[in-house]
Amino acid sequence: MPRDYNRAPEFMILTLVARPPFNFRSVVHSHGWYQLAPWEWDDAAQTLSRVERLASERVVLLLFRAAGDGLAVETQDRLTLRERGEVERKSAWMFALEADFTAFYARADTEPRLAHCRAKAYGRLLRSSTMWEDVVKVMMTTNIQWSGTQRLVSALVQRFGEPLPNDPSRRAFPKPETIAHSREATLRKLGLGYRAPYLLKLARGITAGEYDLAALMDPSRPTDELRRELIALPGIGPYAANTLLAILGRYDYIGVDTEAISTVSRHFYDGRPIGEKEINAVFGAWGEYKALAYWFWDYAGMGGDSNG
DNA sequence: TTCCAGGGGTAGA
DNA sequence: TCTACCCATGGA
Repeated sequence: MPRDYNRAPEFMILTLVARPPFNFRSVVHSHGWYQLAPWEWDDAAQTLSRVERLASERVVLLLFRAAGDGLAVETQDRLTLRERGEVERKSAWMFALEADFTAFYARADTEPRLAHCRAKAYGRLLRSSTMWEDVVKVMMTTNIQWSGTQRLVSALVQRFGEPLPNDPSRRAFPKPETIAHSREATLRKLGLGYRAPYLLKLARGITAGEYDLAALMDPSRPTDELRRELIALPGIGPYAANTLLAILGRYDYIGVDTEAISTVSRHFYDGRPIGEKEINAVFGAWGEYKALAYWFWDYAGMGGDSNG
């Protein structure tokens, strides 16, 4: 979508290689994140964009599109070498370009309800540029309907996010420091309700150096250690921790929420009331791929999309 | 109006 | 480790 800028745009296009198989659209639609600010999906153009604040304090618009078997990242500004490196690093993280699903596909091929995963390159879950953003977003999915999550995240971005210089209607995801300096009453007024003190404690804890969310991105750390660390965060319990582990590329635990319970109950237990135990009984055999099996299971039995 | 949502924290057993 | 209870807000 063309926008008016005061000066002639100096577009820069970065093309990033992904480990095959890779499917841009599959990553974008892997879960609901593309519907949350500052992400914006343009279905007609098949592009995903977001405002990103760089370490240099510069706020830029990033536009992502499919490029062959990889990813193209377009910016309207001329980046310094350092900024360009940051954009490449963050983009690779957000789209999990390096992720390797070879072993998962080998097993999925033997299960008719998962055999579509290889062809559609299912597995990658769209991530935010920082764990801070993903932790906040998962926190905003707790005990609330999806439309409410969209509203809360949008309110946080609009209220605390840094605006794009040439288009202040679009903003980056707020820094922890900005939230940390706000008040609980302000957050409650945005509609966060009882989540307000959790978010405030998280933001202030990060600012004080009490929590190091970036350390969760370390692939060499054991999953259970990360899980303990996640659950220790304010407002993050078993469901949120398991969901965040999947975002981190660790699929040993299923984020059991009311949606998971109703889906699994409907398809495996004839609609009768179940709990976490029954969900794990269904997918337990998938071991380190439990969350992938649950998430990309073809519940309709059509060999098509299982997620919206 | 009532119920409950892509749950978490806490107290008490 | 498990259960009961409370939590704010908005949608259905």
